[in-house]
Amino acid sequence: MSRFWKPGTEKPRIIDDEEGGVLFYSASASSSSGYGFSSMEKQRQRLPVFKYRTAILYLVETRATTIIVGETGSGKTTQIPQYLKEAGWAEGGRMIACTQPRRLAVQAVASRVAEEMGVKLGEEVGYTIRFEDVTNNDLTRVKFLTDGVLLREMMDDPLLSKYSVIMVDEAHERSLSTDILLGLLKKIQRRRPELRLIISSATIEAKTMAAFFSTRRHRGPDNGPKKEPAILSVEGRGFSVQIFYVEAPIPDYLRAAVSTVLSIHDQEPMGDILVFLTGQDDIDAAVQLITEEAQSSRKQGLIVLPLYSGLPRADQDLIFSPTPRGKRKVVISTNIAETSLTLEGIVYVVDSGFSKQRFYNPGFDEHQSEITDIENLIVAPVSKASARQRTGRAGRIRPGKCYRLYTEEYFVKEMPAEGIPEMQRSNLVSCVIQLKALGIDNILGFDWPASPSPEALIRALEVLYSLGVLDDDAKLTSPAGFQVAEIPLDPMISKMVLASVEFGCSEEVITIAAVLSIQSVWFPGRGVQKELDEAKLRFAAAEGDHVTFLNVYKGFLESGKSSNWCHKNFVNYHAMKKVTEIRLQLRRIAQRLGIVLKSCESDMQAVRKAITAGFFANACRLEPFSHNGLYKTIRSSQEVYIHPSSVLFRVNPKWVVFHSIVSTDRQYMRNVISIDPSWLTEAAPHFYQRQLLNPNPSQV
DNA sequence: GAGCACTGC
Repeated sequence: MSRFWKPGTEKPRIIDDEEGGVLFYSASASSSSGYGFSSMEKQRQRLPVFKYRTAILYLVETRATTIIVGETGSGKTTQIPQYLKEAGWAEGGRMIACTQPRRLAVQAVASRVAEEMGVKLGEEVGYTIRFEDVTNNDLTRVKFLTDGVLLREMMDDPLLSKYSVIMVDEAHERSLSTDILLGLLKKIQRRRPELRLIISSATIEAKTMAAFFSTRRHRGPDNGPKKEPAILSVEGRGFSVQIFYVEAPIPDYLRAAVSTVLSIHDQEPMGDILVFLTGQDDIDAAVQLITEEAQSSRKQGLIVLPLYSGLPRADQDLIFSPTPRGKRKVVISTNIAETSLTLEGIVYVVDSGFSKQRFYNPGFDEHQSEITDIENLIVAPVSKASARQRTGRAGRIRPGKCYRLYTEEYFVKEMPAEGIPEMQRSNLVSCVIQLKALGIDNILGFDWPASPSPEALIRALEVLYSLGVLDDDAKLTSPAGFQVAEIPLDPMISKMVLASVEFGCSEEVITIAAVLSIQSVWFPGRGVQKELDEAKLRFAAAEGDHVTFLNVYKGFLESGKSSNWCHKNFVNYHAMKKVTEIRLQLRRIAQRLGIVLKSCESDMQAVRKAITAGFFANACRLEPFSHNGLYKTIRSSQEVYIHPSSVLFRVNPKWVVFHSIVSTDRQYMRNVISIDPSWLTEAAPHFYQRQLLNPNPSQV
C-alpha cells in the first residue's frame, strides 16, 4: 500500500492533549501539494477538508479509529471516501463504505462523488438503500449506504469483511441504527485489527465517542494500528451568524415567533426567514397569524409557507421554489429543516428552542397513573447542539442573523449540551432482535455508545419471549426467531406475517404489514376532513381498519395503480406506491424464507386470527356498561379509546386488538380490528390465562 | 369526533 504523506514533506504534527489518550491534530496552514488541474480538482481543493488530506490519511493508517469533527460545508462526506480510494484503501478487491442516516443523503452524496471521480454511478462508486441497490459486485469500490442497510449486511457477513474502511457519517445524530452500528463496529474491530473506522460528527461530543472507542485496556499486538482514537477537527464553510436572545423568558413562543418574523420583515434587509416550531398545530396557527397580521397592517411581500413531513408532497415542494424578486419567503417548519432538508437562501432563523421528541417509558411500576410501555411525543427543549444546527441554517449564502426565543442565561446554564440518544428514548424490541440475530447473547452486557435502561431492555426481551421469538434461555427460536429477525419489520408485524401461513392468508397479511409500516394510506390535509371521511366509508369494513386497508389496496390495484383514482378517493398515491414496494420486498423475503404465499380470498376471519397472533399483547376489552367507548387493555388494565379516525369508532366491538396508541389527553388506539377472545388464548396460551380473560363470564 | 417530531430495514 502506498504511503499517505509525501516523502520529503514535513510529517503531520500531532499534539497530545494528555487526556484519555485522545490526540488532537493541527494542520499546517497551507497545503502545497499540486495535484490535478481540472476545474473539478480545483473545486475539490478549495474545500476546507482538503488541507487535512494528508493528516486524515496518516491517522487512518496509524489509528484503528479516527474521529472527524466537521461542520457543514467542510466537504468531509464527499472528499474523505475519495482520499481513501486515492490512497489505495480500495485495492485488492476491498471496499470503502460510508454510511448516512437518511436515504436521500446517500443518493445525493453518491452521485456527487461519482461525478467528481468522473465515473458512472453504480460502477466504481455506488450506493445501496432499501429498495435500491445501485452497485456492481465486481466494480464498486466506494459504496454509500444507510446505516440500516449496513446493519442488514452484517446478517450475511458479520465481520463486514469486504470493507477496509467504514466511515460512519452524522454520528452526532445518535440515531438508533447509528448507535447499534457503532457498538457492533467496536466489537468487529477486535476481531479485525486491520479494519479502519472513521466516525464523523458535527459536535465536540466527539470526546465521548473517542472514550467509547478507546480500548487501551486491551492492548493489541504492537505492529497493528494504535487503539486510541484520534480526533481531528475540520472547520466548516458557513458564514457568520449573529445571535440574539430574548431579555426575559417568554410565556408564548408561538406569538413571540410571529412578532419576531414581522419585525424582521419591517426592519431587516431582504432575505428569507426560517422559523423552527414544534408541530403541525403550532405551524398552521403561526402561518395564519402572520398572514393575517401582514394583511391588516398592509405589509407587502411576505410569502408564508408551512413545512412538516405530513404535508402533501406538492405543498412541500413549494418550499424550494425560488423567492420572487422583492418578496420575502417565510418558512415555518418542524425540525425536518434541521437535518433532513436544507433550504437555500435563508438569512434569518427564528428558534423557539423546542421540538417534539419521542419518549418511552417501559413502565414496571404498576401504581403509576400514566400509561406505560408506550412511546410518547412530548414538546421538550432542544439541546445546544440542535440550537447551533438551527442557527447554522442562517449562514449558508451570506452572513445571517438568528433570533433565539429564550434567554442567553438559559442557553448557557440550563440547555443540555446534547440531546438524549434515541436508544434511551425508544422501545427496543427491533433493536434487541437484531443483536440476537447477530449472535449477541448478552444484551444487558452489550457495550453501547449510550446504554439504554435495563428496564427497557427487559421489557423488549419479555415481548420477544411472549412472541415465541426467544426461548427460555433468551436465544432466538428456530425457525420462528430467525425468520422474524430476517423480516425488516417491527417484530410484532413480522410475527403476524409468519402466523398468516398457518391461516392461509399470507398475501393479504403481507399487504397489511406493508400498510402498517407507512404513515397513512389517506391523503393528508385537514381542510377536506368531511370528504375524507366520506371516502373512507367507501372502503370501510365491519371487521376493522386492517380489512379496510385491504379494500383500499384492492381498489388501487383494480384502478391500475392510478394516481387519478387515488385523488378521487382521498388516497395518498405516494403512500400506495410505497406499499407496493414494501409488499414486493416482503414477498421476496418470504419466498427466501420458504413462507408459502397464499390468498384466503374473502376469509377475513383468517386474517384477523393472523393479526391477533402478532398483536395479542395489544388486546382490549370494552368496559361493561361503558357509554363512552372506554376500553381497558387486558395486560395492564390501562384506559384506552378507539381513535375517531378508525372505522370502528363508535362501533365499539367488545374485543379488539390495536396496532398502536397515540397519546394526547386520552390514549387513543389507532388501527383497530375486532377479534374473538378465544383467539387470544390460542395465539398466546402462556400470555393469557383463561381466568384473566373471563373475570366475569356472563358479560362476555 | 380528533390530531400524527423525524428517520430506517
